[in-house]
Amino acid sequence: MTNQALVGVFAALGDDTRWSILAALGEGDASASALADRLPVSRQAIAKHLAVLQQVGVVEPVKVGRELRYRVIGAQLQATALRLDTIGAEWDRRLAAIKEIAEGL
Amino acid sequence: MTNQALVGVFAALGDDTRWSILAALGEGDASASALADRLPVSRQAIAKHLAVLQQVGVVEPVKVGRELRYRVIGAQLQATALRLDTIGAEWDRRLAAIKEIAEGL
DNA sequence: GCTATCTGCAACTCAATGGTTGCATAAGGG
DNA sequence: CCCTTATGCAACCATTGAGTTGCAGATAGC
Repeated sequence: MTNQALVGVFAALGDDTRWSILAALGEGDASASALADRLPVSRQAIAKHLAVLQQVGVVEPVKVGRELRYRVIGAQLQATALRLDTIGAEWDRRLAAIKEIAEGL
Repeated sequence: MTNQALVGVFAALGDDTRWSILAALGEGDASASALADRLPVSRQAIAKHLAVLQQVGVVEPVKVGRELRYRVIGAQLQATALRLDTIGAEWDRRLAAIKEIAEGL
């Protein structure tokens, strides 16, 4: 996963409606139409959100009959989390190093 | 950290310029003015980004003389990462459970 | 104390995006 | 086979947000 892709995932996850969609998908795979029944936004709006989520690899489409359901890819969320954790740890490591230097070790 | 705050952090991290700022802060704490010298955006734009980052707790201000430097809080990044990992793991756990059911265990 | 510099506030522009409605198209199932 | 239902595409609107410039105010240091 490139850095650019990482930022893309964060941008995709930085929207309330998309989290509503993800939450709804937690109940099981669903199509844009099905999600539109449960959420207070139009099917087209949901379709756009799903396209965004799919593009960053958080969700993937599954054809079932004539409907196109979407499934959340937990592994992608975890991969993103791992990257973020590593970055955060790096910063703390640096802080600790600076502290040691400051303390004259 | 509330769910709302979590989404806020993602939104804050979903911007290239803000990552440029974070990267620059990796070289050491710096003020908006100092950052404006290194990055191709105005001081005011950077100040706005820093305000966003501060609001979600990714960065904190440190007064040094008459300048206001900013420091990255790695722990906040790690806390966010942990939340995201947990969510991702939950999804995979559910998928595994469904798979087991499907396989007639 | 003066001055240079750093911060803060306000107004403005422009592009991106979340949302809508409307229509066209495709394809499953009775 | 037809009708129902699901998806796809396009145009459009409103809001947000990233970026800018300009000016005012505070303050550290010489």
